[in-house]
Amino acid sequence: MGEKSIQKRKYILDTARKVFVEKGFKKVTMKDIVEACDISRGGLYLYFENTSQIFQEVLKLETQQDDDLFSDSIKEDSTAADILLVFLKEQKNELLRKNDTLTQAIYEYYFENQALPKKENRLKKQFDSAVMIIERLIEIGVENGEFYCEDPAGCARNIMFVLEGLKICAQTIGVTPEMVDQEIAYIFKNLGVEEV
Amino acid sequence: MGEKSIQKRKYILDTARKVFVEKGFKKVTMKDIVEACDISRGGLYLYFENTSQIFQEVLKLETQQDDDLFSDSIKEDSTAADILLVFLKEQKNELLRKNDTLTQAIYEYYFENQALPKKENRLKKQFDSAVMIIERLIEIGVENGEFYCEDPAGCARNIMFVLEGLKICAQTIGVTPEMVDQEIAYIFKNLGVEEV
Amino acid sequence: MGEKSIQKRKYILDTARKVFVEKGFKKVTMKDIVEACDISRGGLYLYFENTSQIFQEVLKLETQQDDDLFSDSIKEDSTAADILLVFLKEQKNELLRKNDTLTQAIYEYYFENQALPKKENRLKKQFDSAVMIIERLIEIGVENGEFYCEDPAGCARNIMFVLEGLKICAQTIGVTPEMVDQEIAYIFKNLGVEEV
Amino acid sequence: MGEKSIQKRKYILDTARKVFVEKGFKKVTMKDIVEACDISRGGLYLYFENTSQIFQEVLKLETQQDDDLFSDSIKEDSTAADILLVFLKEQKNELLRKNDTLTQAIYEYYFENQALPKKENRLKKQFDSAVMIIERLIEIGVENGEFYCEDPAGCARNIMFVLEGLKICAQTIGVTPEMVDQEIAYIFKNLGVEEV
DNA sequence: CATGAATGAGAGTTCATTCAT
DNA sequence: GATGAATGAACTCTCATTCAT
Repeated sequence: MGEKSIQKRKYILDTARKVFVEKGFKKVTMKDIVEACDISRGGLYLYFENTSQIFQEVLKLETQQDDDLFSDSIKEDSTAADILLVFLKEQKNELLRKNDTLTQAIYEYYFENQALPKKENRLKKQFDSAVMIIERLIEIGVENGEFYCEDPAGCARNIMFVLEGLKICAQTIGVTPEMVDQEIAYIFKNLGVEEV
Repeated sequence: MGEKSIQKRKYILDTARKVFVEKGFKKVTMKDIVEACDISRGGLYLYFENTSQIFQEVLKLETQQDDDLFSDSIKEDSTAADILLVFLKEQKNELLRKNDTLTQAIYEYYFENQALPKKENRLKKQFDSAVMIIERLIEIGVENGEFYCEDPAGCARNIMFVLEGLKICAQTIGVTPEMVDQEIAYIFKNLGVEEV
Repeated sequence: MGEKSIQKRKYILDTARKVFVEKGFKKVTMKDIVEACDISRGGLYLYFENTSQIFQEVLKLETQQDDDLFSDSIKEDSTAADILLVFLKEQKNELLRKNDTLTQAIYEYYFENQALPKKENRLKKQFDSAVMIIERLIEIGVENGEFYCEDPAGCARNIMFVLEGLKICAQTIGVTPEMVDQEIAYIFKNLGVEEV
Repeated sequence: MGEKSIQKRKYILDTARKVFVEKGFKKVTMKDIVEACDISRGGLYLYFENTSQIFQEVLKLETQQDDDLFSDSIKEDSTAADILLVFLKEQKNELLRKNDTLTQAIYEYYFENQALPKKENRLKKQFDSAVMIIERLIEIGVENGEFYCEDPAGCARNIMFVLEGLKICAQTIGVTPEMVDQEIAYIFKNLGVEEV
């Protein structure tokens, strides 16, 4: 596959992403993507076999970019509380951004593919690694005297479940920025930080 | 609609429920339901127009039954902590019961219908009313000296978000009974109750 | 399936037969048959799943009718030589009737399905039963003094292979009535009958 | 067309032959051949226009090689009966060799192209020339006193039809070596040769 | 010569929906 | 009310054929 094909592949994935953002995962057809990309019916099949494969590739790209963003916020020289706050604010922005999010599609995809061997369940890997990072962050904060927390691991897990809860609520019953802020404040209060 | 029709209507909804449990919402076709019910294709249309309508009716029945169950656990004469614990245990059982749950279907349905006028978003109504009940429960507990909590409303919301987070995770990345227990313990610890 | 459906089923098979006569087996598509029948795309699938199934059903009908024809020629009160001659003349007519014959389609079908369990290879059953009937006929002829033949079974098989040879040649390199007559004469000469 | 092209052409035809052996004629696509040859899609079109043309060329090569083989068996210095026997044994081997034979493909091809101007129907030419050779062989045998036969031409035609019958049966209903041997014995018996 | 990306026609199949009975 | 045959739109997937490089 030449340089050109790689570009086209990328183009298809970027365009397909928009389709998934708009329609979720289950409702998307190869035809939807063909039309969004404005390519020929057969053309798409030169690159991908079905919507599942396309979605997985979209997720791969997505994760890579997420990793980049993540390292950005970490490389700053700041306190644990600052870093945690930045992380939570990022999550807030993400989950309030209803119309440019793969969230629904991802949930729909994993509704069907939840049983995947653990190594292949990208969602689980992300969840677990986020828990570990947050846990480490809390430990550092505790050492620095920023936080008070007897069970950093439990707290980290709790934070992630709250975030997941906010995310799914944002997609189903709606969530306001204030509601998210309240949850963030609640998290910090549990860590012994009154003012955010 | 005669007596007979009402029975048939009920029969269709009960059968359709099983289909939604099995396949979620988006993938279910009228044909799926016709076949599950073993009625004629045209027959289904005498009762319902499309899968969306059927699903809404299924949800109505579901909610009625939930309300019944809910009142059960409340009418007992117990402490606030007991009631809260019973409620959380019920939620635990529900969310671990992967194969007899409308959860996926409900999420898929509200992914599409989130924008509904608030009055019609059953999920939101349920969420809000659960928050209020929990809040009241916490207030009672605080009055009784069972709990310590400065912000019962915030705490109630937080509990619901954790539950939603557990629910969605149960459907996508998998959740163990232990993980749920840890979250329940965490909730109680935040209320000043160490042992559950 | 009601009375009406049975008629339509029959209609489809009769029409499909014409298509198979015209195009053989492998080239025939569901679309070909839909168009020949002038029914809707989905309509055909109410009755049959694929061209293979349709062809098998066509063959069933065909065989039933053949059986009828066959008994006709037997029920006459004639000599063995007469009966054999009638049979061979029928075969002659059949194999020269290039444009109303399933022969090509049958061969193409069994090219693909030769490996079928013996019970399901209709062609083989027909071949074997024809051999047995001819064998019996020759034995009767020998008893009557009409034929001279030391190995009726071998002769019967030989006759069938000659007929098969004529049939396939008729479909590939062409065969004239005279050529068939010559073979018929040759068969009778081997049975000790000079004039036919 | 340069030396190199001639080699490639030959390579394509040899590879295509295998495809035809495997799938017959009608089902073979240009894509099948491209993939078997592991050349580019456009590349194939530089040499051939469609599967029909390729098949004709494959047949040409085939016939040349057959001629060679044929002359082999003839150049031996043997009796007519010997030569005939060798020929029939060769045919036997050929027709029992189900998995390396173009037979099906050839039949399928001529089902469609039977109407070709006689000069171009290679199959017919081969059939007629085989008849002539066998006829001549029988005449020689008769002169030598090896055979008894009043109608060498009729007998030769009969032999060829039997062979064609065996060939098509081998491809459709299955034929055992014993069955072929019986037919060969039957042929010789008709020529007055009891033991083969 | 050779490549392989691209196109678009066409086959298979499924379903929502209608309607005569 | 109830049936289920019928229709046609929509989707998936494959291939012959072309063409810029």
